[in-house]
Amino acid sequence: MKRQKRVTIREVAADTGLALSTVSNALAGKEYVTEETRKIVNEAALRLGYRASAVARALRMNRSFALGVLIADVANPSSADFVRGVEDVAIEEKCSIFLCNTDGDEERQLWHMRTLLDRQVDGMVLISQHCSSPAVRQVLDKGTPFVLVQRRSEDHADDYVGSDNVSGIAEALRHLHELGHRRIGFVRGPADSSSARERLETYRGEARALGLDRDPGLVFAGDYTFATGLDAGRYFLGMERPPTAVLGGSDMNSLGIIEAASALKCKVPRDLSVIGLDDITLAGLKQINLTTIHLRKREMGTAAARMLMNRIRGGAGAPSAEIFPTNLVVRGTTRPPRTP
Amino acid sequence: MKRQKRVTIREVAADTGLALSTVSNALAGKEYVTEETRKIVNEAALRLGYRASAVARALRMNRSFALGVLIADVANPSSADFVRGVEDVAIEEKCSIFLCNTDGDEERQLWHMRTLLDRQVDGMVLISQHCSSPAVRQVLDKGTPFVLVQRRSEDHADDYVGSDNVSGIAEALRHLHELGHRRIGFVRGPADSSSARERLETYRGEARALGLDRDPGLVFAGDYTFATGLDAGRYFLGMERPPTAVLGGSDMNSLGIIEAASALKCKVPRDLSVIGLDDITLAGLKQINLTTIHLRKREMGTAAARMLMNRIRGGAGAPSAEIFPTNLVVRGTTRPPRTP
DNA sequence: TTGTAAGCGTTATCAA
DNA sequence: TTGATAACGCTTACAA
Repeated sequence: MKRQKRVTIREVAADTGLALSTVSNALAGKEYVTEETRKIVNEAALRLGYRASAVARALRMNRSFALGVLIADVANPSSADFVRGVEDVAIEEKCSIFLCNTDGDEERQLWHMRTLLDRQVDGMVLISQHCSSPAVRQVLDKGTPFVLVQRRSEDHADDYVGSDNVSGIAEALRHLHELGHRRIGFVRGPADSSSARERLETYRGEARALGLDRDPGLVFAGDYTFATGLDAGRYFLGMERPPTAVLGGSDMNSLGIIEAASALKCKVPRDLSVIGLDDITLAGLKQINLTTIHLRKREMGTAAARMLMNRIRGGAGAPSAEIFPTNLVVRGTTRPPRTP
Repeated sequence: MKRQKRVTIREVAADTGLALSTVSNALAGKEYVTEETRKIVNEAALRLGYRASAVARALRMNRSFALGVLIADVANPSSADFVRGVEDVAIEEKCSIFLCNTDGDEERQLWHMRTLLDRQVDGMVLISQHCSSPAVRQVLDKGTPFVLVQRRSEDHADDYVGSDNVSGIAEALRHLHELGHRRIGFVRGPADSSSARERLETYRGEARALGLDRDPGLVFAGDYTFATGLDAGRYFLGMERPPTAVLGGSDMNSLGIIEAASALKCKVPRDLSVIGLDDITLAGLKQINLTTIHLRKREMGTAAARMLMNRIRGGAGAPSAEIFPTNLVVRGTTRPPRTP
């Protein structure tokens, strides 16, 4: 297939006998252009198959109609929904999105961010990304609008979209408490995640409030992966006095915990109750049937994108924060502890 | 945060007292530039925080270092891996990727494709997209390189990356045959999917070769969704003489079938064997434990991207096709049929 | 080896 | 209301 030469606005001008600028104005829908000229131009543009070069336009207007989305890994079942949510509004706004997988690696994230700025994106959505280190801040401070999702910086006031971690964790703990659990394990997420920290604090606070065991050994540090879940499961079940229930840091965590339990002949929920956090697509399957804290990920994606578009349009004013409610979906992995 | 003015090559030139072109040449690493000039330039660029505008560069070079990736929906557990694979090589090549979700809708796909061309992407990867209709062909024929994945057009020779559907389905059927199944249901994918067609043909061929029941009622038409799986499950189990095993068109299909079976008090694999196609991340979980045909999705993504980069670099010659082997992963959803 | 100038395809400014 | 012209920031002949 021969590489076809682009049809430019020049050719439309030549074809119609009008000036470049008139064609541009007509196409842009400027109201002072005669209805007749506009018709001629539109007809010619269509006939010649003219489509404006987004590249030239971006250079001239200093506006690319493109957004960058940074995420650890789209292939992770828990993250793609955010991206989809962003795309939902990008389409409405006739924007395209650059997808950037960072694998949680700061260097990689920085590379992507700088590349996005080189490409003059109109804005960026950072989903669970690093947002506090000097290097990252320096790039963020270049002035391109951005919105943080799920992870925010404590030292900076940024536009932010997150989940109500406090009520989510509190609700989960109360549910377990009501069932009779008093010794509850907790998997904490990355230390530099604000959400992970909030959840940990809530866990501690509620443990005190509800009179649960406050053994520090009940907190297992890791990330949101299945592998961490596996480790956590083995750790908890290997304790001298294992917890009767565990709160995973994510659904993948919890699935790992269940897998580890099953390998150790420990039955969920008979011997151990498990709660997840996320509510991935498959969590509701009969075979999985995971009790979990539901996160409105796609909605959060759209909210973040809208907030971003707002900034891009010049919306000034204080940074805003939008916190989405969570809700506990009680399924089959929680029940009262076995009486010893 | 103030929108900072871009540092341009002009300023680097002014700062160093050199000409624009010299700066450009130095930065581009042209060998005839003195080591000393280069050092001066690099130092100044770094000090001023200069980064070349990818937009201006794209306009001038007619090369954007961006690729478009079209997919039905990244949020679908079975598709994100392809995207990740493409990104793996995009990064190596210092390319960015535009992510486009089409939801399998041709109009949406067309909109995305045209937008990608407006943006002058260097190439596109079409994953299970429409590729035969005149409208789509017209856009494809504009000359921007592209690679088809999983779905190809019969009337056109295009660069293609796919799976060995024939041996995959054949292996699955042989496995079921060996277990003793003779009446095997089959969920067929979209009519305009070449892979779906290939699989159906293989199913029919093998059914004949192995002497299986060839009741046309054993073929259920649908798409790759969980919902189709539910429908298919209800349909098959509602038959006067239900199959003893079913081959889903995808893992999501198969999970739907299992869900439907469970609702009808039919136990898998005791009363019904089920095989999937995909091997999604969670297929291997103890609770799911799905016997399935493994697809090398991430590898296919990287292969497609490499093939594309090759074309972009001007690699002429006949269209190539790369077919990846599949392999049956036998887990817990298949076993001999109950003796009646 | 470095400098000058043209041009990529738009939009914006200003004059006609 | 339309038209001429100057940017936008870069690369690349070609000249010096």
